[in-house]
Amino acid sequence: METKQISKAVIKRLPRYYRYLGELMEDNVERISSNELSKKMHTTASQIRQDLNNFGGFGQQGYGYNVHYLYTEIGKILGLDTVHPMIILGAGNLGQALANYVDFEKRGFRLVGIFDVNPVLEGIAVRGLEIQMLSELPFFLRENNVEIAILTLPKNKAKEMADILVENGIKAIWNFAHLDLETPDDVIVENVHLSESLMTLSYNLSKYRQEHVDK
Amino acid sequence: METKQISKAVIKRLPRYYRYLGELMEDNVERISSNELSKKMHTTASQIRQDLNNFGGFGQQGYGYNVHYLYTEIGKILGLDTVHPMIILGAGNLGQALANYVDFEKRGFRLVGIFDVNPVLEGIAVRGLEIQMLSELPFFLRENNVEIAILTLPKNKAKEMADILVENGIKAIWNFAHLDLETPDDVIVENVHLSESLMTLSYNLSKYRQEHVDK
DNA sequence: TAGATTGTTAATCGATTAACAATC
DNA sequence: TAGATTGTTAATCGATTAACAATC
Repeated sequence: METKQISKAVIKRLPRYYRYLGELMEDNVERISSNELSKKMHTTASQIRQDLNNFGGFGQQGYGYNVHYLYTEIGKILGLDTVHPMIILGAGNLGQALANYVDFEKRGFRLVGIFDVNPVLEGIAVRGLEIQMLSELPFFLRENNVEIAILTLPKNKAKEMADILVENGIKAIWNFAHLDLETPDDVIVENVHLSESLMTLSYNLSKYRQEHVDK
Repeated sequence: METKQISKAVIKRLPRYYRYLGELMEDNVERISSNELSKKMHTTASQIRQDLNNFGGFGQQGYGYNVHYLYTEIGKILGLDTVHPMIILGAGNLGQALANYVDFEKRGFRLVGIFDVNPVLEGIAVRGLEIQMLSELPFFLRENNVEIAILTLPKNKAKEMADILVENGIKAIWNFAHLDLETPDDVIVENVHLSESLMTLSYNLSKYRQEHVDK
């Protein structure tokens, strides 16, 4: 299968295009030019055209882009036209918060299981799913079709569970634990390191303070 | 105040260095060379040295870097040596999850208030703080020193509250709402767009499937 | 047809990697 | 001193922006 390599930077921007196009649809905007869109998004028209042309020609000279069409096409590129069964490992605050994210379901991300180590939580329903014990995970994975595992466990538990997930054929992990998972090349890991995001904010705040010494 | 411009890419990497150095300290490692560290972190020694030298010379020829010293210095650069009072706007699942993140407190991020619109939540304690009504926010901001506001409200409410935050002098917003806030230049916004992260994962999964057509 | 705007090539800019002299 | 490894300059690579011919 041929693969024109598309840069990570481009891919990170796709969901944002998707979001803006969705909003345009809500506002009943039918067509938009790269120039208009670039102004809305605070980017350049050139970048938008370059980005999109990685995936094909979605526009029309003299017209621009049809909002609905482009939205649908980007959706397909992002894989939002198929259902993705997911499980959550870690039914703490964060796990439960993610379980209750209505938006995900809308985009084809379907929660099919939620697990924890804490026996106190066993059987408690979250979004219609009873929390199961992590010990049942390997069995569950064999019996059910699961695509994405969401890891909201503490560090050491997360490391251990990642191995079990890989052994049982999981190919995509959304990792919220504060460590870099060591997984085979064919396993896709997307990290959300919240504390690192907060530190970036803190850096920018400190820098700003230094530049505008306010004392 | 002079400002040697440091690229965003470098800054995004700092918290990761900080994390690895912290782990090295836990393992009682006293010194490390850029080469050793690069192997652990799956990056290049050159990049590590370049990154660090944006902020000063923290190493020593023939020796490498003192782990504890470098850890402390990066901590200072990230502003982790001072206390940052924070408030959470939105006491839903995500807001409560963030409130309970113990790690933040450890790094100087101190939660001083938590707010919501829902009257049902009023007075309920989260991590020792009683949930207050958002209507009390302007008063609270005038009476208390708050640095960072964490926005975990739904889209439209978030937009409205961002304006109130700005009006009351908040200079840093950690935004979890699914929109790009329009704020003045002197207000720092760090976005965490969870659904966009998940879409990136979905894209990579779909791409992988296409490349290894398994049917 | 004329005007608008894309798709795409070329130019520029920035970030990463390589190399090496300085120095502990 | 010799060996190791930094700090820093130079070379390469990749991503963004500009320009423009193609075309709706």
